[in-house]
Amino acid sequence: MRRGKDLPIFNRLQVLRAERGLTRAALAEAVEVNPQTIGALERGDHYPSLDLAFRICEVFGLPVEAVFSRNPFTPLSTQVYGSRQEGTE
Amino acid sequence: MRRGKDLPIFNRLQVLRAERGLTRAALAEAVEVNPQTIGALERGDHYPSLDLAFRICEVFGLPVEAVFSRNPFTPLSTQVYGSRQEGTE
DNA sequence: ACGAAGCGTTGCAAAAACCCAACGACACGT
DNA sequence: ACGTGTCGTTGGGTTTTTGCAACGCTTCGT
Repeated sequence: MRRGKDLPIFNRLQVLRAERGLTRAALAEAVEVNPQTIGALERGDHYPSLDLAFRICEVFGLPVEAVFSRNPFTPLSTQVYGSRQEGTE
Repeated sequence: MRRGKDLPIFNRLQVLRAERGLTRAALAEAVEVNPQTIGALERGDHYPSLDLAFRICEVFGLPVEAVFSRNPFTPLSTQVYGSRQEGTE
């Protein structure tokens, strides 16, 4: 978390894991790290290495930008179905 | 370079820098690291943090996968103009 | 010939990421 | 009530990335 304190990095790990019914331990095993490391990433304790980020993205079959991003993620749900407020109809 | 020794990560830093006429020091300043760090990345001494990778990609205006990849990059030149051998015409 | 600029590389110190063991909290099934 | 599983978190250690200073090499301009 070096100079990224002015520009943090967000991630969708928790959501993606929930979507696929993956437990922390399961994801940890899939990317060959400890479950605590997954926990630390989810709660933002620190950032992953590029190596680990790639392994994680490979598990989910997603590009890096879909899992990690500089600006906070909008919920996938509203992104797919739209927000109730947007039309104000 | 932890577990990535079986699956290394390649990067196009040198080429991208040359394309835009950026010196090591210039790129280093743009992403706020030391020039030696750029050198270490280019020669594969170690991998960048995700934070640094993002800053680099921002400078080039490219997605992460365009700068860092798990399989070696084909030269941009042949990728754009094609290889002489392919037709064998 | 000289200096400046860029590259390539080394060695050591600091910071960040990661490992590992352990504990408590909560939900669930029996 | 008890065990199991998942989560959340902590503390102390190892590994990797980064910072920093320094040196040698080449090219270019003067």
